[in-house]
Amino acid sequence: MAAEAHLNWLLARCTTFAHIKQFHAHLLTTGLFRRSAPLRIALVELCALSPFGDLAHALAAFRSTPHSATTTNDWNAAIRGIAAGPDPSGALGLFARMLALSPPRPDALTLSFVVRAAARSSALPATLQLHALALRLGLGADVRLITTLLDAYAKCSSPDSALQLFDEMPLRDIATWNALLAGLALCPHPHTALTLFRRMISSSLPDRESPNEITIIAAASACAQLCSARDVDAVHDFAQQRGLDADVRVRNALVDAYAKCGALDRALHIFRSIPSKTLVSWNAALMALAMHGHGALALRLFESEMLPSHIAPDAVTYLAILCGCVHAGLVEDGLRVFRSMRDVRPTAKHYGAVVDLLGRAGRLAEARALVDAMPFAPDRVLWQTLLGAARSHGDVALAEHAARQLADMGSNACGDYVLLSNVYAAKARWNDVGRIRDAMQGNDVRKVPGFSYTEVGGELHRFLNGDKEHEQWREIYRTLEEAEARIRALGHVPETENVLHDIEEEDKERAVYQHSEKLAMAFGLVATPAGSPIQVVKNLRICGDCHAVAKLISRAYGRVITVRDRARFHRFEGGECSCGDYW
DNA sequence: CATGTACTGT
Repeated sequence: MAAEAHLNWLLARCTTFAHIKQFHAHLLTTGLFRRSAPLRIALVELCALSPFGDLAHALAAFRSTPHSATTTNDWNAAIRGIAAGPDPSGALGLFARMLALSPPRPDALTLSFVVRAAARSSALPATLQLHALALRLGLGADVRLITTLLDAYAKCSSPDSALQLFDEMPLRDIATWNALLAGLALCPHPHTALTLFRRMISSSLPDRESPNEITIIAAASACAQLCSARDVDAVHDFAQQRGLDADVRVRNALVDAYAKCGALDRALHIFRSIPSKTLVSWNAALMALAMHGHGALALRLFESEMLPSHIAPDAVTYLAILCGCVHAGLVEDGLRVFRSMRDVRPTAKHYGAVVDLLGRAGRLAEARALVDAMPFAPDRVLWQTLLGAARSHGDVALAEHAARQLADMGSNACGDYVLLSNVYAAKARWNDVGRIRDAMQGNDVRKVPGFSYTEVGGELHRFLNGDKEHEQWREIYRTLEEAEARIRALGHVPETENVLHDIEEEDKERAVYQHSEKLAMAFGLVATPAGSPIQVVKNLRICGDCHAVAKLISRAYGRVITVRDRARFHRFEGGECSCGDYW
């Protein structure tokens, strides 16, 4: 029908919500809304999925479709819209209604959108049920649907189910491999993910399964998690061999991966090599600089290069810059950037960064005033940030206020108690210290175990605090004792202030001396040749004593030590750290 | 129709 073809052409050119509404009105007045399922469905999809659309409006249009005219594809469009939206779990409910009303019957497409909703809401029971339903409907050989299911299992933290599905598939394509690769990295089994990647590049797969750009992006992300620059090199080399490295998304992922593996120079080199940088390219480079403590460089890149190139910054851009200012102690610059935000409305995350910025600098009154003036309710992390600042600067009243807020919010984190206790201990208020200790014993305190790992000879060696699981633990502890003696000779006094003051001083020293990052460093001294660099990854932030120890070991043993903690990089060399002791 | 890069704080 010529009119329908014209209307399709017109619909593809809608660029505002007003266009959509006008189009919707036209379909209604001409009766086409009821008569032409393809036009109606295209309208609902555009309205539900496009950035200028409106999901509620799309769903209203779907509901206004007369029941007799509603097809499977109408349901598919509505379910797809919800699955891609802010509350994907709603798609499961709509699907249940569809099953109850059937006909129309669900098809592979319906299932695939519902599975995506289950994946996005990490709903394992729903995923299992949908898997069973897919088999019952005879859709077990649909590669796309099974790939979506595989992805859902991975996103529901069930890597074994994802692997099993993969192994049982008679036919796969590259998206299947990629879903497994990315899923393993997510689970988080980045090491297994890289093993899979090596299998992919060493076997000669048919064209349909040949690695593509997304393979590279997913593999780079696994390397980033592992903190293994050598593996990024291998991924990069492979991408170059296959001509997959011209893609800007691939280069963005490599910038991010190299930066997260400590190779800032290589990250920036690739960033410079990108001919048409996207917003993500700039954000990755800014975050790389921030993570390595180069806040001033991040600011300069933003102000002197990104803004003049007419790339509009987004929320992530500002987070990267604020984060760079936090790590570099650039209080005034950070405040200036924060106040300059016009095009992007600051979110709770931006406020959090600025509160941290002020708090670390000791400007506690301003930090608290900003919290009070925030257009959001402060979350736990924000109060933890303030509590940490109060501890660093010995502000009992603020610490108590923050701790009370945290308690009211049901937070039971070990760190909250320790910080508050430290504030009292610093003022010799031992009764209060005892009160906190009793509260900790009375409540069910949640503690995130700290761990560190280091890679030696392609093997990951993982340590917990006080860990004796490693087969070379005796040697590791002996080396640690020897290092302790050497750095005491250099004037080191153990910093035990981060340990709860309920044990003897000697025990506190032992507690910090067995921190996982020290064990990993000691293992590095044991297992790598003299003079070679040591790289440690820690899941939490490095503690003050470990930081001081790392500096002195770098000097006493002539080693460059890199520690990536959960927030940033520390590079220790010749007794100094790249963070300048501000972190 | 499926797979993917940038995201404050403990």
